This record gives sequence, C-alpha cells and structure tokens, in this order.
Amino acid sequence: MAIDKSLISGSTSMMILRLLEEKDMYGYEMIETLEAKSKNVFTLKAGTLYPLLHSLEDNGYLTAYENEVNGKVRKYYSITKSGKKYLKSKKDEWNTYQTAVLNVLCMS
Amino acid sequence: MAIDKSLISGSTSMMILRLLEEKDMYGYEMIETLEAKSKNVFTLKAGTLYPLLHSLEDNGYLTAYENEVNGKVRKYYSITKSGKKYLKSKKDEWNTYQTAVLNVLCMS
DNA sequence: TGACATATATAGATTGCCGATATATACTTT
DNA sequence: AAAGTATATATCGGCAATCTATATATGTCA
Repeated sequence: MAIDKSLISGSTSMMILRLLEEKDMYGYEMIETLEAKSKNVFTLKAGTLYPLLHSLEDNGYLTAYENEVNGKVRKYYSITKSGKKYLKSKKDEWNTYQTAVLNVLCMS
Repeated sequence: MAIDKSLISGSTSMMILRLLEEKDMYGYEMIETLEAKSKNVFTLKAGTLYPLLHSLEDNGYLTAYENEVNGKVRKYYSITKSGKKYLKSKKDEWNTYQTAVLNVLCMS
C-alpha cells in the first residue's frame, strides 16, 4: 500500500485537475469555482495557483492556450490524457487516505 | 468558516492525540498502533514523531513521564484537558475539510 | 559475538502553501 | 476625467510539516 505522502498536503492539484475534467478554465475562474464548490472552505490563493498550474503543465498534465475575451487575454488550461490518468490515481489515493484517517479517529 | 490550512498536512498530530485519548503510550508504540489502525496506510517515521511529541508537550496538549519496563526506560505520554479540547476542534475541522474535498470531487 | 528489533533524539533537506508585491486592463463611482 | 475596485496573471521569499540520514543505547535471538 503506502500512500503518497505528498497527497496529505497535495490535494490542491487533485482538485484543480478535477475542475478541468468538466471544462477548460482560466486561473481566476478556478479560484472562484473551487471556492463555490467547497462552500468557502477552500480559498485558493493566486500565489499558490499560478506556480501550481505551471508545474502541472511542465509535467504534461495540462496544456495552455490564450483566448481574448472583452479585450482581456485569458490563459485557458486543458487537462491532458496523462492528466486524467494522474487524477484517477490521486482520487484513489485520497479515498485510501481518508478511510485510514477515519479508522484512526474511530469515526468509520 | 475558513479551515485551518495546516490541517491539510497537520493530520498527524490529530491522530497522535486520538491514540492517547484511549490510553497513555510511548513513542514507538504510537508508530506501531497508527500503522495497525490505518492498515499500513500511515507509516509514521521516528524523525517525524519525536519532534512532534515535543512540540505538543510544549503547547500543553501532552504531559510526559518516564517508566522503566524490562530495564528499558520508556517515555510515556498522556493527553491533557487542553489536548482533548484541541483534538475535538481538529476533528471538526477534519470533517469540514473532508466534506469539501468530496464536494469538489463530486463524490459526495 | 553478531545481527536485529526496540527506543529516543536531532540536524539538514525538501516540499506545499501563503503573504507580499508587481503589472495591466475593464468597470464603476464620484 | 480621475480614482477606486474587480479582474487576471506572475514571481519571490519565507514558514511549517515531513522525511532522510544519522547517532546512541539496550534487549533478544541465533
């Protein structure tokens, strides 16, 4: 077994990928969507998101393209096949991790 | 709302406190118990645990006492009233966090 | 006697996330 | 028209949690 330790604090990338599974989005849109979906529990900071997006792109999990809307250039991100595969493995790990915590807390 | 960000990677201290809620334990025993209860998902390292125990003690969540068993001196830890209160708040935060992740992942 | 499990401890490195800051445009208010 | 606010992306420096490696010491078993 042995879960990836970084998942414990690495749930942010998993959730970003999950958002992009539904549709292409630009950074600012992800911040707002994540805040809404989590009912204000996650208030993702720009200083966290943008470096994360660049790293996910470097790893081949995302591709980016620019799109002009209302004279403003927005950078849209799209999840790749590799990104979807990575997301699936992260979701599995999350389930494992979450169940283990509940077991220890005797809340299962 | 707004959950404590450190909980995301700070679930270890919560689980340690939960173990001590059942009975006093020494460090090595916690490592083994946590591994068993989580079904090998958490393999807590000694280099993580001992500094964490010292910090929890400094914060008044734990008290320590030495006990000799088989000529070996073991350091037992006991959860304080303040530690129990802290544990309760951490468990509440965990529930909030966990629910929010599931909402984003559409697994709720 | 040597190997291994038990038991605690610390230093150094890595990583994820955040605060602060910078830049630029669109929209709203005065 | 000017000022302020929201939108939008980006980077740097730093903090905190965790791990690796290392050190030390005793008990048990072959």
